Amino acid sequence: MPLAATPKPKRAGPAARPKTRLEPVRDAERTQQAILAAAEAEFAAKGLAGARVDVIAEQAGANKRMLYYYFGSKDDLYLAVLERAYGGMREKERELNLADLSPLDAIRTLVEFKFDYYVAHQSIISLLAGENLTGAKFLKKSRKLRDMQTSLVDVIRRVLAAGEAKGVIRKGLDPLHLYLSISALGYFYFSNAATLSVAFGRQLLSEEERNDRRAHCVDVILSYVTPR
Amino acid sequence: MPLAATPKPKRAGPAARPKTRLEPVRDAERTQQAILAAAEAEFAAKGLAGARVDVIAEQAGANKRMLYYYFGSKDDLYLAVLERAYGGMREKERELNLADLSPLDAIRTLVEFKFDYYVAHQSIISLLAGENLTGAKFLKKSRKLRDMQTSLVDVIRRVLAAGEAKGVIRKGLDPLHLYLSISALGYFYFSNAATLSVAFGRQLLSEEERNDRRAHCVDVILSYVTPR
Amino acid sequence: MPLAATPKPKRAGPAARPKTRLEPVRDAERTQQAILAAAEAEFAAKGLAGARVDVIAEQAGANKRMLYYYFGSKDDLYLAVLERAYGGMREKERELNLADLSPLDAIRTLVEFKFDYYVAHQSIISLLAGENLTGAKFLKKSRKLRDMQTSLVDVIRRVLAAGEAKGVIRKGLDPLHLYLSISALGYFYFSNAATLSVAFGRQLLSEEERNDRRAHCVDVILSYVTPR
Amino acid sequence: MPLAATPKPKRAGPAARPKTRLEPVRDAERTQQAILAAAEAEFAAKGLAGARVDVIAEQAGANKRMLYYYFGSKDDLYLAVLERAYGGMREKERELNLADLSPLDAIRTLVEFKFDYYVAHQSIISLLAGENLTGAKFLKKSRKLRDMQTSLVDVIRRVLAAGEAKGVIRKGLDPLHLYLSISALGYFYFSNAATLSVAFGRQLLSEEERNDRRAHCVDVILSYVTPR
DNA sequence: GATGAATGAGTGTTCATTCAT
DNA sequence: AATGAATGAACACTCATTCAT
Repeated sequence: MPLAATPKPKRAGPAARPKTRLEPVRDAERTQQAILAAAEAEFAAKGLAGARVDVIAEQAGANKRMLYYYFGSKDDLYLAVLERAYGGMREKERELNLADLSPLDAIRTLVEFKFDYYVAHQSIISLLAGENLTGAKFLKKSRKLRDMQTSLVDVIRRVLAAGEAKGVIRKGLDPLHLYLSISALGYFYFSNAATLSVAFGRQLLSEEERNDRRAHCVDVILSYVTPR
Repeated sequence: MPLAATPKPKRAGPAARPKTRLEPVRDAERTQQAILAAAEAEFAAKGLAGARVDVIAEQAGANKRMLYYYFGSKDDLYLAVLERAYGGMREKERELNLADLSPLDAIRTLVEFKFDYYVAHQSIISLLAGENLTGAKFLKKSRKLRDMQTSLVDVIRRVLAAGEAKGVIRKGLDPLHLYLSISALGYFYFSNAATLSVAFGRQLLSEEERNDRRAHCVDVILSYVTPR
Repeated sequence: MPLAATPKPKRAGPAARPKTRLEPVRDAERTQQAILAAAEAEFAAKGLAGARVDVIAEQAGANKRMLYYYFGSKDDLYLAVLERAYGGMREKERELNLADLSPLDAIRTLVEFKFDYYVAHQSIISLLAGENLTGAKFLKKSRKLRDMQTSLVDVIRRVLAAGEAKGVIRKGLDPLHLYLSISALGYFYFSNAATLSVAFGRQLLSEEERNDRRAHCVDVILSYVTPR
Repeated sequence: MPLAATPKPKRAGPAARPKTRLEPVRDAERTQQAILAAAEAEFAAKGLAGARVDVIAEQAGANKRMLYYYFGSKDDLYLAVLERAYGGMREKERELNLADLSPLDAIRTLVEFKFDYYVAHQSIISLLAGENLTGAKFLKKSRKLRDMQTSLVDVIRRVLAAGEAKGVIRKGLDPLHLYLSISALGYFYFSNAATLSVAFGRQLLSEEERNDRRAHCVDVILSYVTPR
């Protein structure tokens, strides 16, 4: 008597799978990276609560058990993803070397960098949004990230000071608020693209729109920092 | 044709049980409002996936069943919350009557309104963030909200034109991008307060900081729109 | 602020229902009959477990509370439906007066009656099928129905005796088994029409098929009772 | 890129817990069969709507989750049960090889087979009854069963033709109607035993009664097919 | 290192039924 | 006689996680 149903096959591979089936992997590093990548996509798309461990495993082409073997739990995996993504961004910021540029170029570069980074790493937006929804519960928990505190504000402070000295930058600007505004202008456009597109009945993320927006952001910030 | 049963005598039990549990209300309107309020808090705090129907019911002081009675499903309730919150904001925007103010006052008023609205309605930030995480799935689904498309950009366009004519506003500004930037400056500060507070090891939402931020936002935008 | 959703409107009647809305009924007898009719349809279609009290009330155009007012419970309502349907059939059988006919005419009449009754009262089939699935739980419980025990077998016994005496009916026939076979031939065709239609890829209940089947049933039974 | 966690040490607890609960099996095939068997009993006894998933799991000695693991949903499990039961019956019919018997023996064998099959597989009766109550909703949905269309009617057609040729079977009989009547005589007796037992105040399913009934069915059909 | 089988505590949802008017 | 609001006990189903191999 034939059996009714077997558990839904995960990979629609060849029926009587031959000995080598894309490599039986057995490569710790690669498996972990595959899991991290799949997890980042899933967490970014659905948030921590909405993400499904099964989906991550499937997308990573790994057995669900491996996920626990390497990362301990869903929460721990989420933390690993967050640390990688957030740490990556902080690292790139540190590599900017704004101090080597003229003050106005430094500001412009920073604005453009922020904007471009979001273009290239959309998932960081979702991860950050998710984190903020829970009051940064995991960010707070991560020793790694807490120790990574940005020094960018100090860099900006020095840039502003140099600009003031040269008379190319307005006096009395607060480097933290400036940094927040630079971040805000880029972040919001991407983080809220979906609802804004509905609100304005217009596809905001087309390449053309994006270029307009980038130029606008630079314009706003430079207008602000330039003395009258 | 003979009928089955005669009405059974009711109320065999004790005449009146003690009035515990703050009255079972029995007021449709009030119950619905209580559910909506509790749901807004829960959805804002945990997101759609993370929110718990039981918690909403309990917080509303209502039986879980009533939630389904009035709203049909968790998703539908979420939509109702979203419509109320989002619609409320749009309505207040419409009531601003910016056209009655001088151009620069109108811009300043708008910046301050946006900022203050987020202060007074923190949950709209979380709801919007949640919506954007799912690609505005529910906002798109809501006929109510899709029909509510903001006309604020048109108002801004007229304000800008009037300002240009008077020479108090720079030429060639894009009203949509200006609106986005105004929104961004306020929104980001609140939406990302949690992660930013960790990143800068500093409590960003204190009243003092908030007032600074508000002034800064006005400053940035007015610097941008003012002709050189 | 407009309320989100109101409980799904049951009757899509006029928007601002005028004072008279089809009669506010207030007629006990009519309400009860409407409930019984709606309940019969629902129970026949879905069975006792599958039937929904809300659906019955809605179909009857009555408030759900009325259903409990008149019938006590879902089970009691089901019993009332069963008693009415089953009792109706037994009553019609009693009115057949087979004894007034010639023996062979009596048999033929009975076969045709059984068949035709099922045509006209499809729901009795479903109700009986449902009852049998639960081991006749409710039929057993009904004093009314237990006292209604058929005397039809006795009538058949006398018909067979008369026929034997005249030599037009085979000797030694068992009236109970004959009755069962007569019932079976008609009942099965209707009770299993759905699965049979699938099994034979052919719509069995068309009027033409039904007439063929009716003639066949008569043929089978008369062949059986006729002496060789 | 640094990796998050190293595999946590497992098995901190006591080495081996006592083997209660009849072994957790861990045999996919056996678990599935156990679930199918328990499900068949539960669905036959209560119908699809009345059946309880918890009961099935418990009777199968399996975790409720496994039921979904292997079969997807209650409906899918029901379908699997139906396919197995219905398919099993069709298979046995196919194995009858009626063509190898003399025409009258073939007919007699078929009547007896149908009757005996219902005796041995009472649940098929309930399952069919349930299916018919819903208009064969699931039977229709099953590709497996739709492709299993009985060829038995063709076999009967050939038997009748052979019998006619030999003069031992009456001319002009319809094989489909004959098959329906053969099925009906057996099926009805079992499907309606519960209500009939009440109606006649007599236990119909005793072994003695059953043997009488079996002989009666053969008698009715043979009387019908035999030429006068 | 890797896998399929198994689990228990929820989670959203449904339903018959009762309360207050 | 009639009704809308309210309830609690299930119910099907899901999910992160662990066991045995």
